[in-house]
Amino acid sequence: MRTIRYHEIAANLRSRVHSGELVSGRLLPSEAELSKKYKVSRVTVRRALELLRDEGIVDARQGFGWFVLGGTVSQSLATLGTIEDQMTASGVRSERLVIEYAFEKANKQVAKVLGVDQVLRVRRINTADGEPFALVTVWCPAELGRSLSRQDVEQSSFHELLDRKLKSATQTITADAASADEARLLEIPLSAPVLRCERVTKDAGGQAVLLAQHVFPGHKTNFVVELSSTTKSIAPSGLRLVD
Amino acid sequence: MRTIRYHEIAANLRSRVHSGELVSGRLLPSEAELSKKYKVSRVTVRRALELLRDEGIVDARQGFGWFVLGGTVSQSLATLGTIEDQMTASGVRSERLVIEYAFEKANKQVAKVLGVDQVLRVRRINTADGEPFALVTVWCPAELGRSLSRQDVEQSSFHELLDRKLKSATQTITADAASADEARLLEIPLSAPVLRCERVTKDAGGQAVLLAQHVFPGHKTNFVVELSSTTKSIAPSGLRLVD
DNA sequence: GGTTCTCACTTGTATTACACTTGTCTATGA
DNA sequence: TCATAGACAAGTGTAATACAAGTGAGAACC
Repeated sequence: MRTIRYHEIAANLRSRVHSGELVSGRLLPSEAELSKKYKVSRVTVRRALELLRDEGIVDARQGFGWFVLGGTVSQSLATLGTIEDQMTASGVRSERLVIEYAFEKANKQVAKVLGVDQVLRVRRINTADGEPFALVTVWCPAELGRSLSRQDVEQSSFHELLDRKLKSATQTITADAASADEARLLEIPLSAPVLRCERVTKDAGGQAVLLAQHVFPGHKTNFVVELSSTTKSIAPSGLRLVD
Repeated sequence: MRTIRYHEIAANLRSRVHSGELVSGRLLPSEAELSKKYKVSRVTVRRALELLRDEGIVDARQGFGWFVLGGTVSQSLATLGTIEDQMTASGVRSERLVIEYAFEKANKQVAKVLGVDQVLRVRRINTADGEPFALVTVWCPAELGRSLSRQDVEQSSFHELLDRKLKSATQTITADAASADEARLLEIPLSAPVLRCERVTKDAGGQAVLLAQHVFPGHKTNFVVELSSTTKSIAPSGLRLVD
């Protein structure tokens, strides 16, 4: 009976992953090693691995290796990432209005964070029930941004568009006075207190892929952090509208 | 099994920090020494340290060295509760100055949160290197407060004094303009932007036992939320001084 | 005593080099 | 169509090295 080798190998690897032998985050043996072990060519091993990649079980980075994906990740980040989702979830009619969309040279600070020179900068206003409640500026490496049309950005969040790449995020929150630009766009007085959140999102390789700055009018918004000693998982945190 | 050296080293250092071998505020060995000790290049040591810096565990000053930041701590609540601890940990001389200490009738809002009528209200100013950086007001049911003298409150944090009872906390962060009182006490201009954090701490039974309001000058402070899928350790979140 | 200078030591940053990995392509059989 | 073999491009982790720049402490000076 003739069977297809790479399906066999894929099945074998799949069971090894599911059995827990290959834990999430762990590196798989290199293609060369697997090829030697199963006594097949590297191409065949690759076919098997690509099959698993399509299933979302493993992923690879060039020059690094194949590794097992953990299931929880994208979800925990998803809850984090989409501030506008939280709005719609709480019954507020939320809209996105893209006011700027430009490929340009990154300024020094942005260049340092993202590690690239050319970036796509998108500026949006988010409205809740017609009133602006957030001014969002997102910087993204131009290379990644090319595949995103202005319409894409208008309709979906960056976290949706770049979904599978995102891995971790650091968010800093601080209070500041609204700049002239911000005051005008958010329809608040000049120098009114605003909540300024800056988030750096990184991919699996630790490379920063997204720099986002959210500016919220202080009197309208609240950042909530829930901390429970029982749950070790990342505390769910989110933005909340205040009345 | 293939592992990546700098992840190994980072894990090693992380555990040494958590075990208390490397106390908070302490200087780590220099990169050169670590490089010799682990028999890897300085670059590799750096990458490990930078990993830890991203996690908020350590930080470095050029020409000075790497030092442990604060509250590694197995109790996730401890890291949360003791903002002043984080200050001392990062090498800042932090002092507590109690300016008000009174048993009184709770106002409507406080009464609703704590579910009691009589409360102990304590107001403190926290200083960092002599300058005020936080104005803290704590409300606590009078019943619990009776066992706490003014001196207790001055010397220790509420989280230390009520330690074992605390179980979970909800923290809301918002931007606001400084009131006259706050501006005077924090030595900032009237209506300057401040970060206002309100935390409700509950005990094991779900009963609210502490209501705390922290007010930070916006230009001096930063709230950092780290969300990482790779680190199993407690997501370090905390307040960070900015320069 | 107080100020400035110097020097050892630290981190920050940039190179080059090398081994090893995945990504991709072509050619050859079964 | 499937598998093999080989070759090359490109990315990654580590090493070794060099230099810039900040820090702290003590020496030297006024």
